[in-house]
Amino acid sequence: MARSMHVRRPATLASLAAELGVSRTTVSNAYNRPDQLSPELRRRVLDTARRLGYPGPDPVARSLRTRKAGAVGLLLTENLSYAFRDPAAIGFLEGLALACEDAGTGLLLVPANPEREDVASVHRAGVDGFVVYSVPDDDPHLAAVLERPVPTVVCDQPDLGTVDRVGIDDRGAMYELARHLIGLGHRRIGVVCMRLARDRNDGFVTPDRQHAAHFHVQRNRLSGLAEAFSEAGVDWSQVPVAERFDHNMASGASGAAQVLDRDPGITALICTSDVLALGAMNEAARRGLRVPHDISVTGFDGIRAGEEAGLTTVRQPVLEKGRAAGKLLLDANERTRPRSVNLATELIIGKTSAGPRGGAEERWFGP
Amino acid sequence: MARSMHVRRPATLASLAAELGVSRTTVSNAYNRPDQLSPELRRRVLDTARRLGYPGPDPVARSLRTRKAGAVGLLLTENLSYAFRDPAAIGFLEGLALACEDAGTGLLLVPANPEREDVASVHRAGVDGFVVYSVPDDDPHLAAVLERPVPTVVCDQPDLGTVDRVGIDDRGAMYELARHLIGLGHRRIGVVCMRLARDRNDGFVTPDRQHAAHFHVQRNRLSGLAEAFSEAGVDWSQVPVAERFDHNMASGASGAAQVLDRDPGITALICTSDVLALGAMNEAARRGLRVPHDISVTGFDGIRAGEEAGLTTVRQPVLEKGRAAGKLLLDANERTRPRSVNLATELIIGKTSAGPRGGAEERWFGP
DNA sequence: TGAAAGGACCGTAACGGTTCAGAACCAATT
DNA sequence: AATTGGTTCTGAACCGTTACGGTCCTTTCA
Repeated sequence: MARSMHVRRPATLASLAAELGVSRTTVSNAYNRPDQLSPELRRRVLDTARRLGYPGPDPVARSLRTRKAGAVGLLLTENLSYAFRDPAAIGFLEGLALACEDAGTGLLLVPANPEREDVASVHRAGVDGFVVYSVPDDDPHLAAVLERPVPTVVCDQPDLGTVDRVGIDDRGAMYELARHLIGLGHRRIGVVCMRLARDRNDGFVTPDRQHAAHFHVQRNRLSGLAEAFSEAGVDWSQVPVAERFDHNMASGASGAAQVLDRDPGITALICTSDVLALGAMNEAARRGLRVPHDISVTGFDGIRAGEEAGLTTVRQPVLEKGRAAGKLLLDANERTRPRSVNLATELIIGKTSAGPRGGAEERWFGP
Repeated sequence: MARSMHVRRPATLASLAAELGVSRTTVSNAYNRPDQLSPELRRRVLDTARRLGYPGPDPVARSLRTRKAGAVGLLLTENLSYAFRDPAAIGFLEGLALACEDAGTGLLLVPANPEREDVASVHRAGVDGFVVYSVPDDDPHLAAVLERPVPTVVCDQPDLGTVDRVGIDDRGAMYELARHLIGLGHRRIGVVCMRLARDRNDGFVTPDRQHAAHFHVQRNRLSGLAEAFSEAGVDWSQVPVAERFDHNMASGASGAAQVLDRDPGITALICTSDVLALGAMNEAARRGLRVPHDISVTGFDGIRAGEEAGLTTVRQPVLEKGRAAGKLLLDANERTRPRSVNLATELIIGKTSAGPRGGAEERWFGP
């Protein structure tokens, strides 16, 4: 009702002051510093405000003057809705939201369509800082963020040296997982990984592409695998690595299928995420392969659904990652150098990994 | 590096214009309307900007001038992180995020701690509109939103008549579900519902409290149940209704326990959400009750986990709800009257509901 | 050759606040 | 009577931009 009554010029702090015959300062104080004026006058100001339909100081104008937006921006280069499909991303969001809430700060999800090169949304975002979560390191949106004169925290990204960073030791964690499989006797393996760059490549990964991957996380996980298996005498360049652009169980299944078609003799299928691993297990089942009897399957992340399936994986503290990113950003004072936080991971030995059945022999004669 | 070089007064559009010897308008045009100046000058402007470390027009100042924030606010009165735990809320968020993304608009999660009555965060939010999702109808944050002179869409809230609304027919859907159970022969039932008001009440619900519930959704679902069962001759005031403040499986379990302790003879346990229902099923199992052989259990929402469990429930299009809310908000033009959208629901008969075993007799003699 | 058209750029006036250094006033202290 | 201290309110500067309505100069065309 009040909404439709004052169709004329909306009231402003100035017009309210004029109406009351006081200064703008006084009206401002009525809202922001009640102790700066007498209670009676304050009441009169607030009453008149209500009568005139003045909704209180304009947030944008206030932000301009105070140089505080009261919000942090989150950049994730994906269809924004992707974040709400991926369990790990949801965990990260939750942690970040917690940190923001504690600080009474808003969280602005910045739309950054990876298809378009349109970085205007980054320029338009009125925020006090940015969190950048798992975008390719050559992403133009990331570049745009870095040019904004506000503190920034990158997460699951390479250390840029200039801004704060939160992450885990993807390489080391995957190395450890690989050591587990190697210890079990696996030498003939296949890999399914997430997208390595901005272009879609649903197929095998060349060594070049692997090396030049623009997604820090994937690059490091693969590199951890390569190191461990090379040390164990496996020729990494011969290991089939299937890449999938979309991150869902269907991709895991089709990636597993592609790898198994290429080399039906593999004894372990290593996936760079739990979601992919769960899909891979479906595909294994479809082919009549028993896990882990006929083939071992491993994941990465430690999501709930994987846990329920008894998946062997690396658990990473996704919620803590979000929270740490938020905290880092929100207390970004003038320190000497950017901070870099590595959170601990944990290798979870589930029931999807075991020694290779027919492989005992090969261990002695194989490559 | 560039980040730390210009510690002096940061460059502004005006200082850049002064440096170049052109007007501020021209610099502005260089960024916003390339066709309004010659390519050479534009290049010169942009180059000088880079040299001076000018990051482009300030988003807040621009917002003030253009009266566009490029973002919509989302209010959900809960620990903000709750939204990322509840599958239905996640679906809603995803839909809303999709709509925002399509429009190139940001989505600002407004921190609204239900504990504090602090509505400052609502006042501080620089947004072009609000979406309010499932908050109690007497929530001060909601009141604060309604006083802001921006378009608003409420979702899962009563129709205020003054702003757009998106929802489902909670009452009718639950009525239909109740009819299903009644048709199976159930007369002795128990209910577990989500919080009905802002105060914590983990216990049975009085008829008064039920009637005065401040959560529109819960009020209507209960009312649908009451109507159906009253029609079937059940004295609704005697039906045990356990309320739980927290919305998780543990609450479902403890609510179920409370109801079953009160009346071990119930043949059906109706929960107002799938999450609660899944918890209730755990409790039933703990007590050695087979579902649906010994007791029927029903939910509401149609979440994935419920589907996998074969839960009898009402499926509601949560993603569509979010998307619809976003669309409504983003094309809020000057229309005659506020719009109200009801989305369709679907009764899902799963394998958690069946006829009561020992109840056939009671149907004839019972109340 | 004169008029009309069009491109390139500019000056001014908002946009709606916050902040800080005082001014004005009054009561209490020296 | 002069000084001090406290409360209450004011004036003016400033935050960084874009909208609006020009001006000026060069072309184009009859």
